[in-house]
Amino acid sequence: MTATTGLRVLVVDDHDVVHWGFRLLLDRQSWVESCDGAAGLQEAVEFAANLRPDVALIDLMLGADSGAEACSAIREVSPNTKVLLISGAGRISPAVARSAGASGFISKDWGAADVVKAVRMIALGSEVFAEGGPGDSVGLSDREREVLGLIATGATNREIAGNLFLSPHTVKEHTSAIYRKLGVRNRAEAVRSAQGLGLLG
Amino acid sequence: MTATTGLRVLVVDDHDVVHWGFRLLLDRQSWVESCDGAAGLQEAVEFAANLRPDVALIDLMLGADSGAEACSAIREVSPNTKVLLISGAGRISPAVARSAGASGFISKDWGAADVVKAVRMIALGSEVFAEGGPGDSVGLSDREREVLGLIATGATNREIAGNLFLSPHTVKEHTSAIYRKLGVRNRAEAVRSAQGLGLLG
DNA sequence: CGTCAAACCCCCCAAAAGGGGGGTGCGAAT
DNA sequence: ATTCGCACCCCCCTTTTGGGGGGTTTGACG
Repeated sequence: MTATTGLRVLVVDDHDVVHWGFRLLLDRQSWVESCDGAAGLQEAVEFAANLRPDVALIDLMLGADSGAEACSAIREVSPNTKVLLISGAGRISPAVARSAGASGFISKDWGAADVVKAVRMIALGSEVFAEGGPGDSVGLSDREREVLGLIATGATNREIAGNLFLSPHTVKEHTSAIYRKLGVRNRAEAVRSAQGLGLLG
Repeated sequence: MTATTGLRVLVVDDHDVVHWGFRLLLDRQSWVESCDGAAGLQEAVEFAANLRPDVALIDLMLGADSGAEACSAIREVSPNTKVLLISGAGRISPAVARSAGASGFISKDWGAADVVKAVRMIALGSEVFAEGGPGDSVGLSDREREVLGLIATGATNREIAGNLFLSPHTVKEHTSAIYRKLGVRNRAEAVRSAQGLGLLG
C-alpha cells in the first residue's frame, strides 16, 4: 500500500537475541521485503555494499566498535541507506547521531510497534530523534489536523472535500501528508495514532 | 458507501427549534436522501403514508399527543419505517417503547454525533435503547474484537486474513459485522468509536 | 531578493474496501 | 426440533483509497 516495492532492512547488532528479535519483528511486516543481519562492523559494511538496504538498524554498543562509526561506514558505501541508531542503556545526543549521518535514534525499550513505526517513518524520509519517547510533536499543519478530525468521523475524502470546500484531490494530498508525518499507512491507523497522541478530541 | 440509496427521514416534533435542528443536522449527512418534518400526529401520519420514510424520529412529548401513539400510528401506515423515540425530560421503559413498535429510544441531551449514529444504526437494523447513555455494550464477538484490533494497527483485510489464517472474504464479513454493531461506516470511524468505547488497548 | 512550505488544482493508475448475493457447519437456546 | 448467532468459504459489483506525476499562488523567513 505505501510500498510500491518492499523495503530492504539491515539489522546490525552483536547480540543474537536482539538481532533475531528485530528480524522476526520486521519480517512480519508486509512492507518489508527482506531483513538481513550483521554482527559486526565489517560484516555490516559488506552487506550494505551488496544489498543497498533502505534502512539499517544499528546498535550503539557494537562490542568494540561504535555504532556511530558503523553508521558513517555504511553510509559511505551505500549513501541511500537511512540509518536508525538504537541505544541499549547509553544515551547519545541527536547532534552526534546526525553528524554521523543517522536519520533517527531510538531506545531499545520502545515497544515493538513503535520501533516498527520508526523504521517506516525513516524509510519514508522523516527523522526520528527520541527525546522523551515516541511521537513527540508530529507537526501537523492546521489544515491537516482539520482533515484528520474528519477522517476520524468516518468521512470519505469526497465528504471532507465538501465540508472544507476543497477538491477531493487536495484532500488526498493532506491525507498523504498526515500518513507520512504520523508514520502510518492508512486512515484506520492514522486515527489510532492520532488518538494516542491526543490530536483528537 | 453504506447507502446504495440515501435514507429518507421524517422528524416529528412540535417544537420548531428541535425540529429544524434535527433536519439541519441530518440533511448534512451524505447518507440522508431527504429529511422532512411534521409538527403533530396527523401530519406525521400523512407524511409517513406518502413518503414511506426509512426512519422516523419522534418526540415523546408531542403536545397533546403521545409519542408512543404516533409511533404505532406511523408503523400502521408504513410498516417498514423504523421509529426512534426521543425523550426530552421524561423517561420511558424500553418495554413500552418496544411494544409501540419503536426500534430505539434516546435522550435529547445526547450529542449530535451520537444521535446521528443512532439514526444510522436503526436504519441498518440495530436497536438502540439507551439506559445509561450512548454505546453501552456493543456486543462484539471475540473474533470481531480481534479483527477490530488489527484494523486499528492499519492492517489491510488481506493482512488480517494472513494473521488469523482466514480468507480475506471472511475478514470482510467480520468487518461488516463490526461496522453494523458500532453504527459506523468504515475502518477509520470504527477505530475512533472503538477507542471511545474502550475496546482497544 | 530568492526560497521554502503550505495550500490549492489537474491528470493517471492499481489496489483495497465495502456491499450484494449465495453457501456450509456448529453449538446454544427456545 | 427449529431457530439463531457465530464462523467460515465462494462469486459478483462499484466506490474509495492511496500513490505517481504535473502545476499555481500565497505568505513567511532568511
